[in-house]
Amino acid sequence: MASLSIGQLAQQAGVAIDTVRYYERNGLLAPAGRLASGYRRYGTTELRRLCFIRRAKALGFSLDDIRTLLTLSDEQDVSRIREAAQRKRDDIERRIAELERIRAALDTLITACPGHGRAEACPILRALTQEDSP
Amino acid sequence: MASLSIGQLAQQAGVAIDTVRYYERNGLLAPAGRLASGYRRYGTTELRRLCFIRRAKALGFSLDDIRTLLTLSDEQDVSRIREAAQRKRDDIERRIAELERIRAALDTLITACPGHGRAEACPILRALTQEDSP
DNA sequence: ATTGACTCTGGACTTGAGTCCAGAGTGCAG
DNA sequence: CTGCACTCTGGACTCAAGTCCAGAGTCAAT
Repeated sequence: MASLSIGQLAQQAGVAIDTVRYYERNGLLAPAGRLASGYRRYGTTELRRLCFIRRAKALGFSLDDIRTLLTLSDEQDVSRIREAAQRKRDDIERRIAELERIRAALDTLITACPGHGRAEACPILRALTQEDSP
Repeated sequence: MASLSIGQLAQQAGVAIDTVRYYERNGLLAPAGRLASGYRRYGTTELRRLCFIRRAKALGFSLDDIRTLLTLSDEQDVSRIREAAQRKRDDIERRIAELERIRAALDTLITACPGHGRAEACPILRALTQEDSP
């Protein structure tokens, strides 16, 4: 046990086989050990690393971010990991604020739109067609 | 006046020249009128339409959405415009909820991380390295 | 030994919304 | 008339994160 084919690894980590090879090509996973046949072989270390990547992605980190995180975690650099997490949190906060701004604008327009009648009465069209605000 | 070169149009609408040509190629703007030289000429109609596109993009609509909106606004179909706006609002709401979930998770991790010391004490690393939850 | 499932490679393709380019032709101020 | 800024075209390129492919080789169960 604890020796996995690429298919088993991918399945256990919940990613596609191509994704595993893609991560290897792009330095997120170290080059895998090989059987005589050339088939890749994996152990639990690689499985854990792959799961790390999947979870970090779910937290909104890009593969580039994750490469950094992996380096930092190898270096045991806790303070820099914390900083990276904070930067990402702030980043996500900004995206939330922007989306909320957009949602509020849409809400205003939708509420004001009668949903029938002449186009001139539709505030959504009017808002999109205003002459002001370059 | 009211006759603009592509550069003037782009500048007044706040987009790049290449973007104007790109929109024309992709059916968001009608093929522009031409001078004898082949230079495109624009009027206020096109400027308004281009601004419409810019504003709709700022509201989170994709160019594909906008193509639909433009068709609907030509058809004066107010009820369907309202529906499109509502769908987009719901879409944005889902994205906000997802980002808030991520932010909460990051907040938990950051709060618990001492920011120094051994890696084993860092909950961010621990969370990303857990063996549970495939 | 045969089958069917698996794996290998390098490279091309995808999506969305542009951006950049070379090489040629134009417009206009001084 | 010179020079510089502008515009034209078709096509290639960018970004991220994969996904798909053909053609060849391999593994494991029957």
